[in-house]
Amino acid sequence: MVVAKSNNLSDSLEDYLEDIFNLEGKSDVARSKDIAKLLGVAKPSVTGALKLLAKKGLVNYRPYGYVTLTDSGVAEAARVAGKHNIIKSFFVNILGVDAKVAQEAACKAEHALGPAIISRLLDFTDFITRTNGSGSDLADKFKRFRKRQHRINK
Amino acid sequence: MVVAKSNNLSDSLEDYLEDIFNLEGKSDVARSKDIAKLLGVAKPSVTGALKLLAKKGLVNYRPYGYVTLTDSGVAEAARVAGKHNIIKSFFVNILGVDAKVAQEAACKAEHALGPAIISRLLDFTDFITRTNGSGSDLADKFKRFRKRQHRINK
DNA sequence: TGACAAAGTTAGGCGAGACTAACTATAATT
DNA sequence: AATTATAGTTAGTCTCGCCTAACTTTGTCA
Repeated sequence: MVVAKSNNLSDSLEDYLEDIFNLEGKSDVARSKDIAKLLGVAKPSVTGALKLLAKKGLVNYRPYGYVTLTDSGVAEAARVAGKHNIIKSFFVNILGVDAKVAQEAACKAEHALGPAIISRLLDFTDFITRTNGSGSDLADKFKRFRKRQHRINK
Repeated sequence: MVVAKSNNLSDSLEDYLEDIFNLEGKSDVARSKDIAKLLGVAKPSVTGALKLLAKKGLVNYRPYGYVTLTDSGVAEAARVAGKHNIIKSFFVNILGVDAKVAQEAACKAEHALGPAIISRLLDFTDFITRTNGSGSDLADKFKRFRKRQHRINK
C-alpha cells in the first residue's frame, strides 16, 4: 500500500528531510555520514536521497560538499518534524508511553496522519493537559485509571 | 524506511490479511476480485499476495479456489483488525474526526503502532469516554474546547 | 451442451529504496 | 608536502510490491 502524497515526497524522503533538519539544528550542518547513521542506512543510500531531494529543490547539494536545506526544504522538514513532535508528545504526556517507544512510533505514524488528525491531536493534547474542574490533571487521572485496570497483571 | 517486523509480515501483507478477514466476516468467503477491489490493486497482485500468505500458513489457497484464513491467519488478522478499530475509535469518538478520514488514517497507522501504544490507546479511549466529575462527557468538552480555540477561523 | 462472460493466473516488466564493492575526493597527521 | 585515514560517490545488484497483456479456468445461460 504505497500512498500518493500531495507533496510528492515518499515516506523515505520525508525521513531524510527530517533528519537533515534535526542535524542542522544541532550543528548547523548535516554530514552525509551522520544522516546515514541516524537513519540506519548505508552511505550510498544517502547520496541517492540527496540527489532526489536536490532535484525537488529541497536541499542544496554538491558532491563532497555540506548539505543544507533550502527555504522550501526547511518548510517541508518543519512540517514533518512538527507532526512528529505532536504525536510523540501525545504518546508520552498523555498516554504515558516510554520515551524511546514513543519516539520510534512517532517516526512511523508521522507519515500516516494527515493534517485533519494532527490538528485535532495537538488541540487535544493541549486540552487534556490542562487542569479540569476537579483540580486534578487528567493525564494523572488516566495513569491511576490504567493502574487500576491492570492491577491484576502487576 | 522499511521496518523489520517480529511477525515477519510486511505492511502490505497485513493489509491483505485484514481485508480477507473482513470479507470472510461479511460473506463467509473472500473472492480474489473483491480483495483486489477493496485494496485498490490489480488482480495479479492479489494472486501474488495469496501465494505468499499461503507459504506462511496464514491462508488456505488453491488456484481458482475460494480463499479462507487458517487458524493462525485468523489470529494475525484479528490482531491487525483490532488495532485498526482501536485507532479509528480514538480518532472518531475522542478527536471527533470524520469517519472516512479516520478510516483511511487508521489503515496506515495500524502498521506504525506497537502493542505498548495500542494497549494504552484502548484504555485511554475507554477512560475518556466515561463521564467524569463534572457530569459532562470529556469528548464533548473537547469538542467545545476546540470550537472555542478555532472560532476565529470559522 | 456449447458459447460467452467473468474470474483468476502466468509471464514479463518497472520503480523505489535499499545493499556491497570499488573508486575518488577531502582532511588530518607527521 | 606526502601519506594515510575518513568521507562521499559510482556502478551494479537485489527485493518488494505493483502493473499490463495474454492466457486459462470456471460459471452461466440459451
